[in-house]
Amino acid sequence: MTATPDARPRGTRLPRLARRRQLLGAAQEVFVAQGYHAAAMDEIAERAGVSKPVLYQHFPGKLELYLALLDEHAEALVNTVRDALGSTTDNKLRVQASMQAFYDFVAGEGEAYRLVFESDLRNVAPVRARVERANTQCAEMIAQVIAEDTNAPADEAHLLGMGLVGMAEVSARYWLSQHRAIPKDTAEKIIARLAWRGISGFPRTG
Amino acid sequence: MTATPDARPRGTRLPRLARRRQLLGAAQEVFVAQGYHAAAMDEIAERAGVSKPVLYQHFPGKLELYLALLDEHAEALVNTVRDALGSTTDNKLRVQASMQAFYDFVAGEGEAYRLVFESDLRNVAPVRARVERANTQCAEMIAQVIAEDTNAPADEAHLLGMGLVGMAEVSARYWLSQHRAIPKDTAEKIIARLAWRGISGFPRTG
DNA sequence: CAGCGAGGTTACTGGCGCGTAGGATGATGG
DNA sequence: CCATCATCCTACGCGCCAGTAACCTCGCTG
Repeated sequence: MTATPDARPRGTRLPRLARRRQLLGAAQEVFVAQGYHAAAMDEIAERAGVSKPVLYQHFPGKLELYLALLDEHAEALVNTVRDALGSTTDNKLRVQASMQAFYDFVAGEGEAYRLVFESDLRNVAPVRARVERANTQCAEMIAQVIAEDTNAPADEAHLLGMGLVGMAEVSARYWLSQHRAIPKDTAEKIIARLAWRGISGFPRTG
Repeated sequence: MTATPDARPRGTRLPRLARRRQLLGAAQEVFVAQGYHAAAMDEIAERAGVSKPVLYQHFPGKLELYLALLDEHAEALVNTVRDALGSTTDNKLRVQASMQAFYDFVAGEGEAYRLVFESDLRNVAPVRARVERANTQCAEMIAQVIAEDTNAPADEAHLLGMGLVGMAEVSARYWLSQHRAIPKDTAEKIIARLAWRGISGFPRTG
């Protein structure tokens, strides 16, 4: 039971924008560690070495603070996947790069992936919308490639895309939960192979 | 906006066990619809046509009530997958049956799958343990088959198992979110084909 | 060096919701 | 017809926490 990684030196004054960034950082730590519900605004403020009203001078409420972080990381995921798909036109390499994108995202600093993949609060509409949108966008980008290179109808391509997204997401979270027992690039390759064998030359055969 | 499916006739007396079952039913409706946090014990009681203390005569607290439901459905999932894997020794059919197991689970009465796949409250240890255990057991049973029929090492087989679980789970949830735009058996076959092509004859080639 | 504004603080309120104390009421056996 | 027990009710206590009111202080500017 080591003492909590103590709050920053209380009493330093910061310009508005720097303070905002710092608050977002503190909020991320707390939201990731505790989830939305168990996270107290008091604790976020304390971790930033500041009192609660300061938080409310930067964000209208707890939900908006959370949404700011969620938006940030949901967008990061989508961008990573987009970049992966755009990095080559060789579909086999595309699959490899896409899987790596998910593993990179999950391995990212501060376990921020939890905000997107393990949010409590999906029952609240704006949160649900954002989480689903991130997933859908990823699946859709993949479906796009599938639809272009096979004769699969759009519905089917979407379903396949979502299947691949699920494979990547869940396996990556599992890999991390095992504290990287398998080297990252090995895990990526195993899953990429599973995905590529599954998807390649999809139109013909059964 | 139709009126809520109103509470049962207030005032009927029930023997202990019947009441317990009814309370579990009411609780499931509310937890599924609202999630753990937004669900109020008052509302669960009201939906059962009963007052709150009755709830506390059957369950020591809100968490235990929730866990009772979670256990029930987590076990149901694991059993469905186990049966699917045991239903044949033809691996291709096994994959087909396993995918169907997930789609069946998700399509089950009352959207109970949400308790397992979309629980808010994963930040609470006993809940997290149960959800992870269900996932792990499914993945492990699949990994077992993979390890037996290929030369893949255990680590790798587990990762592959979890990849397939993720594929099934996420694609099934997506399929349902589209309100069954694709016929169930069609979706199952598409995903089963993706899985089977991915996993079959895994040892050799890349 | 006065005064003003950005940045920060303490201390409170108001509501919500879990859990409980204490009492009523219907069935069942003597 | 009376006692007894299980079942169920009304009504409240109490802690927690998001959000707010009112006040402070540093440092810059004229």
